[in-house]
Amino acid sequence: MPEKKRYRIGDLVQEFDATPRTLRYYEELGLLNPERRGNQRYYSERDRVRLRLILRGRRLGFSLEEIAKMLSLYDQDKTGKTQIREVLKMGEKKLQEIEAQIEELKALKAEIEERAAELRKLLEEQDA
Amino acid sequence: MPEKKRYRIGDLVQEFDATPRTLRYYEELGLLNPERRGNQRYYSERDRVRLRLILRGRRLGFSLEEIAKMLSLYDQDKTGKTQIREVLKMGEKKLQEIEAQIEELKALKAEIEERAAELRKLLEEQDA
DNA sequence: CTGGCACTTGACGTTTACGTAAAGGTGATA
DNA sequence: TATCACCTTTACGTAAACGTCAAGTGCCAG
Repeated sequence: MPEKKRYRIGDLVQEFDATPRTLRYYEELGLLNPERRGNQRYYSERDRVRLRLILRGRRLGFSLEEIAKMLSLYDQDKTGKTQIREVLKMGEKKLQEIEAQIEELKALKAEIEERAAELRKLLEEQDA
Repeated sequence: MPEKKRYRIGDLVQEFDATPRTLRYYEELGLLNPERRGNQRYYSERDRVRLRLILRGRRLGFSLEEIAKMLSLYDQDKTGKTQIREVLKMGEKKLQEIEAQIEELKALKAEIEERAAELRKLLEEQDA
């Protein structure tokens, strides 16, 4: 039996520097499924993992809808092989997008570096 | 004299797969400064370069406000050395953010690849 | 001169991703 | 038992980044 640790909303809020509203919103969208004791939310380790991926995705500019698709890789209710294969296919697509995004970031980086070099040169010339 | 080519809004819209509204909005924010002949817009090569960077930034999840800062690297009205140094400093900061983002993308990529591998294993087991 | 197409300026609408009260429930602790 | 921090739902508000009309302008081909 792996530990069945539960987290309260404030715990995750602190750990990930988020807000309660955000977590509740993600739940509303079905991205998180905390257990309820009374009317209080108790998040599982699985929720925590998903939250980490969600927030990472957000920082990288993905929409919650896109992130939802990525998370379907982690859904356990995959009944048949067809289902799994579909999810895998989508995952491959997302991976390609991510790779493309890395390339674009490198291009942006190069562009900015080049421009910075020009500016530094301009600075030196002004010293004359 | 470098060529002084001008582009109409439709040209850039086509080239970059954007909409006129988007270009006008960027102008409203001061990100683009097309010349006016009558009330028609004529974009310079410089506008075109800036537009490319803006759209690239958007695809990568940067806000227009952040992009505006990056574009300040390309503003030519930098009067003094202090100005230039400031802009350069900001550029360095942005570069660091970009590098961090690349690292996070790699992490996300690894995460998804790992999960995909698990799913493929699950598929094979079902073949038994 | 007349289509017709590309362009213009408002101005209100929309989506996403939450923020922000208001009003109240819960549970460990003094 | 009262207090206090932490939690809850409901609901309206908001910022960013455009979308989407409506109504008019500029200009070239026929």
